Amino acid sequence: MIKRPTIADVAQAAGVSPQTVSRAINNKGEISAETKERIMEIARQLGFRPSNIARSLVKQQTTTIGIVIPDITNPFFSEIVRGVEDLAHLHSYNVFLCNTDEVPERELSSIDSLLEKQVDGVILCSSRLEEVELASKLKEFPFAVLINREIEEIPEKVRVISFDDRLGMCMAVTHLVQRGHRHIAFLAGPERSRSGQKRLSGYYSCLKDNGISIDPGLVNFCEPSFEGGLHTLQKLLDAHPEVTAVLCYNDLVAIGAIREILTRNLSIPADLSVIGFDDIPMAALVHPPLTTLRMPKREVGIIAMKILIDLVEGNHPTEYNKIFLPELIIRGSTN
Amino acid sequence: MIKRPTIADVAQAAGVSPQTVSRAINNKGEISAETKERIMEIARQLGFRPSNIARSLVKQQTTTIGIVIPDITNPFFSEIVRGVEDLAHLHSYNVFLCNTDEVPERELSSIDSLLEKQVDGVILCSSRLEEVELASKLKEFPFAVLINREIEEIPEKVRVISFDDRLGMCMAVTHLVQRGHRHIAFLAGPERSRSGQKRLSGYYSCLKDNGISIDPGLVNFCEPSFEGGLHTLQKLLDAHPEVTAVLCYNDLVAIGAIREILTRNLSIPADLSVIGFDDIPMAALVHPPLTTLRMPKREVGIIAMKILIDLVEGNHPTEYNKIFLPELIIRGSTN
DNA sequence: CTGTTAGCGCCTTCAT
DNA sequence: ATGAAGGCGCTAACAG
Repeated sequence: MIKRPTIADVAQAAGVSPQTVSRAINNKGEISAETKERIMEIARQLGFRPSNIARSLVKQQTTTIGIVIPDITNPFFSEIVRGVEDLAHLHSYNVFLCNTDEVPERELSSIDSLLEKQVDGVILCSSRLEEVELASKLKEFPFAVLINREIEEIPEKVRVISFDDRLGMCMAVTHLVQRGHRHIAFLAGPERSRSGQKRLSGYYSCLKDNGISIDPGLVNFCEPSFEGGLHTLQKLLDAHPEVTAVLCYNDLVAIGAIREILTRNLSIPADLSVIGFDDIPMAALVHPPLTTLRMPKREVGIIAMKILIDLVEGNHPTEYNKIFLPELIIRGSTN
Repeated sequence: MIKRPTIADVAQAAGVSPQTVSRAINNKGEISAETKERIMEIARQLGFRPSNIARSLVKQQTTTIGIVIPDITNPFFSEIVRGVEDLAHLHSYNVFLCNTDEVPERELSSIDSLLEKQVDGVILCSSRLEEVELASKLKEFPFAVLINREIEEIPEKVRVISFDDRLGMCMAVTHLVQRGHRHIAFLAGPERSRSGQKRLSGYYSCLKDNGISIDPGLVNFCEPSFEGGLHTLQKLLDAHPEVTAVLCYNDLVAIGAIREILTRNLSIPADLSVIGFDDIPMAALVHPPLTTLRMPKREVGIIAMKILIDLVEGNHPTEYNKIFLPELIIRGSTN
């Protein structure tokens, strides 16, 4: 490979000092328009590109951020990442992407690599780190935004963005109760999932608020997948044929539930209503189209990045520890 | 923020020279085991982290690569990216993610930012740049891998990975012909899509090989979306009721086609067979489950990254300009 | 408006 | 086995 030209090469070719070239390429005012023109032209001819690496070393700023998520193939996270990258690109930041598969070791090593790369900030989604470990890593970053993960003490340079899972669940329950449902099952996802726990608590409290007696047998934990929804509903319906509506931990579980219901030659929503969570693209395309709670995923990504940029660039972030509200999208799977 | 400790700080605390610390953290042999131990312990206490920025400036290597794709929310690309990041992480590389939305200006500015960040290499997916522009940018990277995009002259430091779209289409056509279909429609996707063109040419040549007369009216271009499939098939079926099978540009188009067919109270596959392309996760979950051509997306990502690492690290890459073959996944939408 | 000096944190090279 | 000098490409700070 041919060595890329440096600022010094341009300077020599233009017969000026390196500093003058620096001023030209950085649009600093203190330079005559014509020398600047001339230098830029020479730089172009030489194919000069400023080295962000060298610049970063001096400024101790990399215009780079990291985003850490469980899995980019999960549409929930890819939407968030898209929002993040859109705003990053608009502000000339670059984004390091790290997948963790919810494996704490991989999350830790990814975080360490971002630290060594000296990112200006990091966005952590659904972190599975323990409280102490998380707090300790957070300290090492200049700034951080947490999405979908609470911590006990929020350091000054950290912001937290979350979804109001309890409210979302309550909107779903209310929707069903208003339509006359009294036996509402809940396929609750993995038992240790934090958002699952919040949704479960919303389920219980909202049923209570509506004066509906609680039957713990109507709640089943399950894998957060199509198969998880299908198999778990199978067992649940066998044991509880009185059920007329099924709430689901996420859309994939809901789509599995739909399949199980149709397999039994029951009809949706006439015999059984189904509600999902997340509003992934698939939700609108299955048959019947799925009523679900839309989480504003891309918006969350955009806001997270906006906050991070404000933090990095020393502006006063307008947004603090935002809580996003889900929106009930009523489609064909509920009556 | 507290200034992070440098190699010099550790050196001072340990009463040795910076160089010795460097040797310790880099596992160079020329250092006694005990001083190394001692230095590492002190480094740990101080919370020292090597600066990859400074290191990159010296070595002119960043252990960073870039991947440029149209849209991370498209499951086709998120799978590829996942494969790339998995292998990158395994080899301690970090990955810059850039979305282009197929807008050449955004692709160009993303590429420029990667160049300034001095990535060790880049992976370009489905690039929409013109031949000349692409060739010119490619020259600036140390190494590059192209996925799903041909170029006329392949520079020495560039590798090309593609999918055999023609073969895939031929597998689909043959599958249908063997089952007795003679009137096979093709919802061909956007007219300017390169993979669409390859599939179309496969469609024509394979029909010909099977001695089936070609009716250009059975080919309709369409948006590569659910709605595109639905609306285009609507028009096509109105004009050509003799059709008994529908090939689709991708799975989304196929799922739209399925919806249109079911809306007409026709049954699948009894009245009409449908085949998609890509095998996105949704394909297996719709009803009926979609017969489709699986592209080994994650594997492609892994291989692309493997080749890139080999290139960067000066190994002789075992793989050259690989062509991946699709696999026909037969499910319920064909008889 | 332009140039000079120094240093960002680390590694390469050569000495000791 | 350890240390000293120099430089990677750039910009901040100061001088002129």
